Amino acid sequence: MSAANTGVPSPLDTALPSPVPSEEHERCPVAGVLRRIGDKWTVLVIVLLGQRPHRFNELHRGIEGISQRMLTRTLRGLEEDGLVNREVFATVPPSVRYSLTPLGRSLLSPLSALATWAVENQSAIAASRRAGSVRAGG
Amino acid sequence: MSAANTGVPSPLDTALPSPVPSEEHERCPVAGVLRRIGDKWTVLVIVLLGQRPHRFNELHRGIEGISQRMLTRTLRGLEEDGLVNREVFATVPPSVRYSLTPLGRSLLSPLSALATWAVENQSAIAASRRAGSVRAGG
DNA sequence: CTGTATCCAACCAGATACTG
DNA sequence: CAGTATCTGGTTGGATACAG
Repeated sequence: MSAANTGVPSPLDTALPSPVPSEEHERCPVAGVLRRIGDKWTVLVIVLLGQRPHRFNELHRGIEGISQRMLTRTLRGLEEDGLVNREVFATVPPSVRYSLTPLGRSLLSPLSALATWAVENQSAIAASRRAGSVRAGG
Repeated sequence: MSAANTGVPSPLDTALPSPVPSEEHERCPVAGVLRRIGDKWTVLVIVLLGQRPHRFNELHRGIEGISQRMLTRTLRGLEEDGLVNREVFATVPPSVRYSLTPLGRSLLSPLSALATWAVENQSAIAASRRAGSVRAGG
């Protein structure tokens, strides 16, 4: 009962100003962000980098299950959006340090809010999912 | 500068307790939520239902671009997770009313936080993306 | 009005092999 | 250590036709 129809304007309302066609997801910044961080690995990388900078193989080992290819793609995507910084050191062997940019760090707060919600309600969701029939009477 | 390594434990930390294999995304509730609402339409539906209950075709017209199939799938998924309530009225013609459950409404707050971030930073992201080269020197 | 069924294209993601 | 290239399977999403 916080962001519902209490009369207060919500930033969520920017999602649907009107049923205008839209050429992109310009109509809904939230949807854009969700699509960006809603893939399989991105949020894991962000969280890990939110703790401290990591090297490539540190991330690779830390995430467990991600392939080199997907880690690279994920990092490139984050870098392109200015959320992650990439520093190459010409050492032997070479090393690359990934860290969150200020923009990336600023995402941690809203992400944390979502994490809190997820932790508190995951059991409710799981229970509802197990109920299966999706019907009231049960 | 809020959920970073300031010493305070963050709910985001539940994402990576340790590099344990994990059979599912139990290891990271956030990732699970993001995957759920990170698809193309879910957040749009949630936002719309956050304003008020809607009928099927109201949503269909309101979202503009979604197909019947995807709207149904999206609603079914949300219903199965207990985020959306579905009420069938045996009128002529038949009508169905969709609304957010308390659980669904509780998601609006963290979603709103993310929306605020998205609105404030979408231009920065777009700029960084246009920069293209992804290099510091620029 | 509110869906379901089928078919199909595009993208995502994993395995593997190879490179500097 | 830090990637890239290629191939392939699975999933997502859209068009269309059909049904209660």
